[in-house]
Amino acid sequence: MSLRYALLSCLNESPATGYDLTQTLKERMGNVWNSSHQQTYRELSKLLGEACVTFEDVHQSGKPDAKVYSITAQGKEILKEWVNTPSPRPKTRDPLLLKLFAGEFWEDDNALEELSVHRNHWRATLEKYLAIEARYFSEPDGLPRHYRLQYLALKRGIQVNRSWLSWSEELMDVLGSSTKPL
Amino acid sequence: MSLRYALLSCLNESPATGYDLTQTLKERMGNVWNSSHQQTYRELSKLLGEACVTFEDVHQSGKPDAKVYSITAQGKEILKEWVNTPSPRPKTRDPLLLKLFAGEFWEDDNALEELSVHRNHWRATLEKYLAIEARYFSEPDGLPRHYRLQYLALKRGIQVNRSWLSWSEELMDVLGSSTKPL
DNA sequence: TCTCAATATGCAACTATATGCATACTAGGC
DNA sequence: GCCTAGTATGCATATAGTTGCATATTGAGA
Repeated sequence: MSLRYALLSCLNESPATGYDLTQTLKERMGNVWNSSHQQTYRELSKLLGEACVTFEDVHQSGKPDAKVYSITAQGKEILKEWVNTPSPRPKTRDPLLLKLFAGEFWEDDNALEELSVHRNHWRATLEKYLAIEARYFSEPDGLPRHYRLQYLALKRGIQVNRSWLSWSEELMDVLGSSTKPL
Repeated sequence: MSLRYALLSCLNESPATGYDLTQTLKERMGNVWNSSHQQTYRELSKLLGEACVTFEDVHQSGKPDAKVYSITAQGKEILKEWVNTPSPRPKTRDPLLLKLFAGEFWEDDNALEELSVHRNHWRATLEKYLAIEARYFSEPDGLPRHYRLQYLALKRGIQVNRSWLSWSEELMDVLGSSTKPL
């Protein structure tokens, strides 16, 4: 149950609405923690009940009212406690890899089509992260610890997407080699 | 809900008990699909109800009775259907990366200690996979498609663990650099 | 004017997964 | 003779996450 800590980490950087938080988790922190807006709002209510966040109603012209949430001292406290407690590694569950174990039933056409969708996704994500890197981390040497750590999370995202892309090329070769000769 | 397809894929290779299946998911398929034994047994009951598997009671001397499950034609049918239907990519949720976003609160000592546990895990897993590779895939050229696909799943596991190890070295440098000067 | 997309919020029901507990048998070490 | 580890099975409860639905405002475009 780390969603709450993801939200608190974001709020620790700056106040935000539930909507903002959902966007951040999907975009900048896409390779770190994901949640739907429904989950985000539910968790925010809980955090509010535990006095880990507060909110302020903000009237906006041109948009419906927004609840802007901020982290409280109590929130920082439980975030700090969580960060300094070891977390178990998440268990891998990947349907794509699983399909390789039932590869006997997987038809090349379907496999290649599915792969191409995934590859587009990996390519787009990689480019997104590279753009963030170019924009914010072009000179990483002088960065304070705080940002160097965030940069490492980004680098991990870059590494992961690159490795999926190169791995999937190998997979395409295997899938292609049985159809090509025909 | 791909657990059932993980179980069916295993049973498609050979009949097995719930215990065997749990072991396989933890070991050989550790980087593909994980489940607890409780989950495995529950899913097996469901699959039994849907006639996707059958079982045979096997009396063993020296061990309690075992239910050895096998896949049915019906089971192969739904497995085939699933394999040929595109799956969405799983959403990333990684507490370790999340901690980097709250890095301000993370004390170097705690961070390095947690990392060292993870690194031992990655090293052990990598060696396990390399051993499987050496044993079963030392000559990958002549392999039939079926095994080449399984080999790719293994290669992915090797790649992932290697990249965690190299990535975490960078993280250790960042964490170490603030304590070293003292 | 009507519809669509984006912003902004949230409930309810359902599914999936995790956690804690429970049982039973055997081999082997102390 | 007792305890532990490994094999083998399973239920009950709790938590986390998904999916479907619902609402409201505004600006832009057809």
